[in-house]
Amino acid sequence: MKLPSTDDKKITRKDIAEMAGVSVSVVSRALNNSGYVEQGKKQKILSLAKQYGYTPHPVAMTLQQVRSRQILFFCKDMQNPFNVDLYYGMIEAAQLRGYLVLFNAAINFDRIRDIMVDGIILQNDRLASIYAEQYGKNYFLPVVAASFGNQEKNAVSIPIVEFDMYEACIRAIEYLRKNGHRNIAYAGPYPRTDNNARSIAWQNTMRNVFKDRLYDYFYGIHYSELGPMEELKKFRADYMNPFSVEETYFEKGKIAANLIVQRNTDATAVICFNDEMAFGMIAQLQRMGVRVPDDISVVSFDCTNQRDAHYPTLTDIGVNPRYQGERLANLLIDKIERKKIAYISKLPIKVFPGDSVKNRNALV
Amino acid sequence: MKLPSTDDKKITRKDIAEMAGVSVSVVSRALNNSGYVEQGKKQKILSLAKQYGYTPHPVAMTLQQVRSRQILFFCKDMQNPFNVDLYYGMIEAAQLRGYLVLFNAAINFDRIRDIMVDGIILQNDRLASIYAEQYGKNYFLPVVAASFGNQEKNAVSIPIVEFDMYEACIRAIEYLRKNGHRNIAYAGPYPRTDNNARSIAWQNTMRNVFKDRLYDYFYGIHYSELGPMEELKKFRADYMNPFSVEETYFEKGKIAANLIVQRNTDATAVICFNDEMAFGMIAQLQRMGVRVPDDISVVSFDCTNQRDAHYPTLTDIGVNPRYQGERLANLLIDKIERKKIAYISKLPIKVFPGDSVKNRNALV
DNA sequence: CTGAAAGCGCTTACAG
DNA sequence: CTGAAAGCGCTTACAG
Repeated sequence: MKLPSTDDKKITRKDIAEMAGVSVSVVSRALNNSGYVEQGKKQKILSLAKQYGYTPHPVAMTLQQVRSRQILFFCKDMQNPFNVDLYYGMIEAAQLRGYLVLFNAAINFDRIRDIMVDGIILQNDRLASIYAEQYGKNYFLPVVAASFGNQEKNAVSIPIVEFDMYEACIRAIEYLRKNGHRNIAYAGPYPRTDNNARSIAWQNTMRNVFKDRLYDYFYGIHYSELGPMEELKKFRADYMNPFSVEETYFEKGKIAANLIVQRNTDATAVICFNDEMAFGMIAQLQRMGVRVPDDISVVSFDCTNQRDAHYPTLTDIGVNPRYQGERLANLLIDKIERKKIAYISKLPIKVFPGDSVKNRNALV
Repeated sequence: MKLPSTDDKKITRKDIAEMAGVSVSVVSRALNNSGYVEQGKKQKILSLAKQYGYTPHPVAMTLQQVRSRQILFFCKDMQNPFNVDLYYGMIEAAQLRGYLVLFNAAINFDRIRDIMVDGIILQNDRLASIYAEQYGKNYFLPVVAASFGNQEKNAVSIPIVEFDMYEACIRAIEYLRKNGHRNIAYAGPYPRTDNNARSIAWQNTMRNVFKDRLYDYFYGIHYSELGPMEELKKFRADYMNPFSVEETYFEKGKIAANLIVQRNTDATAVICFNDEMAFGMIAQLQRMGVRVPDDISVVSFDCTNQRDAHYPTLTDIGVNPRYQGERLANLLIDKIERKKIAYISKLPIKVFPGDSVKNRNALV
């Protein structure tokens, strides 16, 4: 007997029907366990299917049934452990509802509509806004997005599950103040002209403390040497397209560390954009002999699974990213299944204490 | 005019044909830019398509064309930065050949055949072996796998791109010896009875040095207190199913660090299973006041993108994971497109020096 | 209990 | 240059 190989054609219900001497309808009913089939025939069909290693053709089934029970997480940065956590949260929630979560990190949106899924989860506000702009007119595929509290004009309103970074940053400042810190700096990967909620919250709050020296304490990584207008122009050119730049937060953390040392800051604490950037920053500070938290305290956002694979363990302000992932998956599946949904839901924000903040109250 | 909404049916080529007063064939030709269509009609069709935001139905196209030009990377552990790097390598290579790489980390294989792709890349030897066992009989979907030099009986021979960890471990020992180390320990996540190439290479090489004290220097994390036979039995029960255990290499690294301190080792260096485990181990050693590399040197495998987001920067023996990813994608696409392929290809292994190894030769 | 038929949305060779 | 027809692999209501 010739064994099947890659060169053979895949076996179909029609082939089995011929071998069993019945019609495809009967084969379908037998295989799907639906409708009537004579016992003997059913046995025969099942054993033929097994013998020839029949597997259904998912594309045909999807076309026929209109649903694939698969959803997509579109997110270009899987280096960031926060996104990995989001993804695992989605997988778990979706599995409970019979859905599979595919992931794609392609360089751009070009082929996102080619992926055969019932709906899409976008990783952030900006992607949501671009997606809406690009596809808003033919908006049939259900879409939801993770949000981080950044202002983006969405042509069409995409439902979001929000981790409000403005509030989180306020909480970070409060936490540091409670621990006796007054001069609190900020390190982020974007220029101060960006509409990032974290950066805006810090500027709004710390302007009172630093006055016109505010930006001496702002470690915005891009183009920090340019004036604000120039900075904005350059920024738009290469950043507004979120596909153009690969996010290397580690690198940006290193640059922030270098700036901190160069400027010989009198800040006792830095709020860092996210865990990934904080890891890069702390490692680089340590390389230069700066001790965390003894010389400078660090707080960051996200609370990723990698917090305690670093020393010292980061103090984080965050949500549980897995929970955000679960919420997103359920929101999307609800939308797909035409259930009632809330367009905006906010996640509770918590402080996750680590070892990267020094309590200065103890210092008499 | 009523705007389209999620509740409307998606517009099809048939709808456009009706509006334009032509047949679907003409619409197809116009949209696909193939065959003859009268200029005026073509214009009309294109503008109708635009107006109504027509997008082709990917499922129907795939069914008709037999190819989706999408491939799948199946890998359950995206926490491991090595796999993330593999994935990015695949994306780049695939993009050049017009393919999209989807990713899935589902809990098991159950629905892997439902995903509508032209082929699958499996993340390691064991997955390859299980996949072959489970689906070997109906082997129509092209499959390739990343290999790490571990012995697994593959019922059907799946083409591999290999990072030979046996050789890598020998290289690690050589490197450490060149740097004046003699007592070289090993820390891995699996018991010594596992067929892991790294562990076997270390045992084969270091047995001469440690003699019957060999296992005092083996920080195999599972069941280390059990005898080898008991260990093997328990191990099989919960590990042989690679879906049953979530790989928490960070945690295992922590446990290894605790064992190192507990046993008060006289090893001057540890070879660690992979970067992720090394990160967890080093952080924990630092928490307990052990200095790396001053008190103990560390070498690991993989060479992931996160090496220098930690202090000290890891010394790695590795391949370029992005390159391995590229090779895998190209291998799979070659197979899909029925080109000639090599069933086994080995990657060149290199030493990537960091700051985690002390040169003891300098110590007179 | 069974099978012919229509249909999911698309493509493409072929007769006009 | 055009359109009816067959087909990709499956499902399901319906007449027997």
